Amino acid sequence: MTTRSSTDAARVIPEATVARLPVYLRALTALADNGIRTCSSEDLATAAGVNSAKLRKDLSYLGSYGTRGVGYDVDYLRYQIAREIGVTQDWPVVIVGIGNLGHALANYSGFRSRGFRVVALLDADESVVGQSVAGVVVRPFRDLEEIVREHDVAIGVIATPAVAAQDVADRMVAIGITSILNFAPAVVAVPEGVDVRKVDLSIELQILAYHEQRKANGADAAAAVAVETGGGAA
Amino acid sequence: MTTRSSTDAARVIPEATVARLPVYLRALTALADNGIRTCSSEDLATAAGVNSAKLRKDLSYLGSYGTRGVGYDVDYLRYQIAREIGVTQDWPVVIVGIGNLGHALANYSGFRSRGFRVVALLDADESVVGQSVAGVVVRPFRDLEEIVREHDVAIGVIATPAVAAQDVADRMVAIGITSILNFAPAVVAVPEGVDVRKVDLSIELQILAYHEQRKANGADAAAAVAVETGGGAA
DNA sequence: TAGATTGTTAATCGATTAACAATC
DNA sequence: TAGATTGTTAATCGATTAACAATC
Repeated sequence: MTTRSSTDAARVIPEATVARLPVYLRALTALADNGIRTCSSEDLATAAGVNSAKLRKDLSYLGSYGTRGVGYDVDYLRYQIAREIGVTQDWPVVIVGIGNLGHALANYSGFRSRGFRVVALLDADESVVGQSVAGVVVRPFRDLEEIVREHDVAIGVIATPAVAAQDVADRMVAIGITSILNFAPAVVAVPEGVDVRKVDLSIELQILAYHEQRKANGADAAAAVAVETGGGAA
Repeated sequence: MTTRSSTDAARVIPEATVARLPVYLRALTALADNGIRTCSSEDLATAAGVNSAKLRKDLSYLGSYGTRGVGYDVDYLRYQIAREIGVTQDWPVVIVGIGNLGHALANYSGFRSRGFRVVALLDADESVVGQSVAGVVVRPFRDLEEIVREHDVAIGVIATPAVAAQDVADRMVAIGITSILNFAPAVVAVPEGVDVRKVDLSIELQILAYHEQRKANGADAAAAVAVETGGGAA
């Protein structure tokens, strides 16, 4: 049985911090790959793309893993963050929906090296079943329960068309999956206790478009002011 | 020249709201597809997966597009949100890096219907150049500047390996692209005024893993307490 | 008019940041 | 010891939420 030390009970890590821990982990791995053994909060913050005050505040929720006047031991901090996230062991994952995106996900080498193991690819379409993708044979969706039980899968990835997403999520939840990463462009409803994270390509682009449009309007507005006041570039 | 009405100047839409507008837009489209002409904030909130107070607060930043006692006209609200985001016209987009993910992105039909048009696929690898993907011939990366100028591209998508991401971003910025969607598992640094959004598959999975681990620990802790106190399921 | 639902207020909550005492 | 850098404090900022007056 897993036990937690008495100090763990006090730790409540803010959600915003949790979302940045994997970013720090990746930055530390990059530093280690470059042969860097020690880094300051400033170094790591730069590598992770945040400011150093935020980084130190985030790390303070995990414990005191640095040395004042010196900085952080890269490997030690990396291990502590990996342990906190829970990726010191591999998590078995199933991917449902082996279309273009499912293919790309199945072939993504980053899963394996970052704490995940794709144990099965599933598709409801019989013409896809039996194909070999990334060295794994696609199995029929109806095998989900058997696979989840066999490998004790807790995390499911949905890469189906939007219309199928809710049905797939319902089935996953019924079988005991409690974490879902949803790539389908649809909102899926799940019961309390199940986590869903959503990745949506066109939503990300639309957020960029909004800011892009404001930049264009801002430039126009500035130009208009320049014309009105007779001003111009220096 | 684009002009803005005097009321627009007062509008500063919070970033959290901006990120949800595309979700509302998608939910409204789904309602319209189901033949629904009018909806309450409660209806739309459910479809979008948020609570109705948040939805009304978000919409209030755009203006007063509802009718008290009645609700919102689906098509009208949809148009107003699309206009606010800036997706009533198409945005030309280039995708750089036509590996597995680039293929999937090129084939993603959701771009076209949601305000984006993929005008070019680029890759630095000569063995990929010339291939036809989603009906578009892949061109060499060095053609980026020509394509950006020809189509007035403002948004670039990076789907290259991590090592190439910063170089591609630098080139995009040098040529005048001011919004970047980065799928490469690397932090890219850009100057002030350039927006970068990052989509990272393994980071999303790691966030799920963290919560999954806590669920497991929580269950263990509860079980331990049950054992200690002699308690059990009712 | 009565019922329904919006748009807004105000309170609460959570996240960010600068500054600095602690300490290596 | 002197210099460097962490871990923490406290102030600020932004986001969420419930409640309800406005009004269709």
